Amino acid sequence: MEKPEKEVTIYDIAKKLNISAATVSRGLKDRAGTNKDTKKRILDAALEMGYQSNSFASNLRNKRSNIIGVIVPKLNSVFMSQAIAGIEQQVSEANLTLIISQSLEDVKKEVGCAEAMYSNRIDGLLVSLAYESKDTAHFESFTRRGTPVIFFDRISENRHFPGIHIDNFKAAYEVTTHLIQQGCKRILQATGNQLQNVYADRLNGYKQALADNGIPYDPQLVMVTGLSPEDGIKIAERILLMKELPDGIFATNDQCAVSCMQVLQKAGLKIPEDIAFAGFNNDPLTSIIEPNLTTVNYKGYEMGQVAAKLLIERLYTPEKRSPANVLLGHELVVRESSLRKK
Amino acid sequence: MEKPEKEVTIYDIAKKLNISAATVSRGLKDRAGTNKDTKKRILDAALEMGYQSNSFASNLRNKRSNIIGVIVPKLNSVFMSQAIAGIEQQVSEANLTLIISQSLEDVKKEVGCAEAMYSNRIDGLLVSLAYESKDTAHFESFTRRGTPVIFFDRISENRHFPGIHIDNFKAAYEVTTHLIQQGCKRILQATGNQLQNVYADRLNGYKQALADNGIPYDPQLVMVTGLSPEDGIKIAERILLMKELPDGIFATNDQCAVSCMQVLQKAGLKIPEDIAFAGFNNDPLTSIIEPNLTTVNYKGYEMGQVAAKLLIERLYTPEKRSPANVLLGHELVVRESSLRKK
DNA sequence: CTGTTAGCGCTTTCAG
DNA sequence: CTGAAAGCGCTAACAG
Repeated sequence: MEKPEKEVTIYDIAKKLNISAATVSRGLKDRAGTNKDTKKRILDAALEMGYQSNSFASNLRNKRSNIIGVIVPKLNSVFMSQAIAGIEQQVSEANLTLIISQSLEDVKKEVGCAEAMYSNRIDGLLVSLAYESKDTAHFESFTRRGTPVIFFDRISENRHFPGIHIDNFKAAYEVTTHLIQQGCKRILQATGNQLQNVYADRLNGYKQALADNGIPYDPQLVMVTGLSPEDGIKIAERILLMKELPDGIFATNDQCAVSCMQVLQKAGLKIPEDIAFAGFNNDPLTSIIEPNLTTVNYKGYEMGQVAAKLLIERLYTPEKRSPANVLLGHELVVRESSLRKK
Repeated sequence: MEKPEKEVTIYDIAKKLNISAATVSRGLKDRAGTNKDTKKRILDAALEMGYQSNSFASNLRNKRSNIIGVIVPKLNSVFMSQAIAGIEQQVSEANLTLIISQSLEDVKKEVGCAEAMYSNRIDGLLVSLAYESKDTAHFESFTRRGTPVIFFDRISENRHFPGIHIDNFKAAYEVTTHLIQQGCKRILQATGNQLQNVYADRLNGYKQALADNGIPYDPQLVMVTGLSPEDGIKIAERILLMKELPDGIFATNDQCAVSCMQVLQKAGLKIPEDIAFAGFNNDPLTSIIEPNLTTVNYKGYEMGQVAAKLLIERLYTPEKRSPANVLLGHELVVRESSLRKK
């Protein structure tokens, strides 16, 4: 009873209506020059017979897949799931298909994902790079074929590809300046892999703010980790062992900041009195934890939408456009964790 | 300079090596019966010429896409992003491609997603239903074609399709019983659309626990909403207007529970003394909020993996197997929000 | 072990 | 406005 029935093709429709497959093909699209009447008959028959166009055949013929690929380091992070939701929204609105894979922060896997996407003949690619991805040679093949590739958040330094990102330097500069204004003189930054633009920029913004305020930069006060909640705990433990405690902590990721802060609180430190705190991302956690965490708001959903929109635009107007980066806004969200009432 | 170069096909390789395309095709796979030597020459040439198999052509020929489709209500929820990460992990391990779309809780969009998936000739489909999806007729076409469809979390009542889920009835029964044991006598349940198995089962589990403990069921104490954080606020406002306050609140979603709890706390109520609280899902928020929220732990990543694994299994062994539901474990996580020290 | 042939389902000239 | 025919790139018989 469950035999994989024969597919309904345009030939079946053609036969039934005693017309040619070519006409059916035309009728199903809005091709110029098709009798209104036959068109209606075709559409009716298609509906009745349960016809569904075979996208392989049509893609093969058209050399166009209508598929957008996305490669991200990790699907299950607050930021990424927001970004992907934004991408999906745009892609489905444009009647395109979305294929997704994750590199799990592994460069080898990233290369594999790219190859799979290439075989799938995607029409465009959105990428947020894995931790250690410096080289972007594995995306050059797309360019050679004329397939647009756009990076977002974790972008490529290769100016050949456009990237959507926020001004991480400026955001970090603002956070650090704010902490200094609250009286902090010994600010620790917990950040991530310096191969990534986002973390390198955040470190530089921090350094610049220190310099501009006459505070010497102390490399001892920079901790580079994976920024996971577990890393936050480790960072707190290391801090508790320091001879001289910092009076401000700027963790470039909220989840890491929150777990770090909790350990320090349990150890008896008062936030923000003993140590002022700031994170990055405006994770929902930040407005639940006590005291609420100062952070940088940075809309993933919107970034996904913008990236997808730009990509889709290039799909339809492939005329050579100089690749340019797009800078999205961000905002410093000041909350109690860094506010020292004077 | 960026002309979309001609694709390299097996014919190009064949011509170069003076052999037939069929041999090249065989050589590229591990088809039985191919000269080791020619195979090596083929692989070398392919690599050198930058050949990438065209999956449309091969899919068209094979009537097999190696694509798994996923339709979920919303990509950007903690649970869903976990589940999707688990699915992706399994799918990519099996060397399949994943296409994803979201129904945004809209039945019409869900139908559209299903049609798009159908056109894309996916080999298997994973679905978590939209809020109002009762009817699953739009998935019957897959069955007719022999494409396996498996539901997860928000499953179908149609026993024709297998579903992966947890025992929502039992979990709710446990939560409610726990609240009763803590001395609650007037427990409010905030839950979601009763068309969905997950929420209907949670309500039934709650009712059963009341009955088993001799507490009369009061329909006034059941509030059905979308369970968003905003809904949590509204629920709190409605509670504050009640003549007689509940002494326990069981919200079937953590985010909703958290925002509800915050409003009540701001109104001066003590948790758990005045009102004991429990949520559902074990969202990271629950162990940040004060007091920590009692909840039900329920692993999205694992559910995604199990669903994908089962689907992939059926792909390769399409022999008729009676569809059966798979029940995954859950655990009651008791925290301070419901613990009344006696 | 390898070549020939046919065709998956669709689109698109080119003629009518 | 419609039909005939060719071909996108690959693979599975079927012969050799």
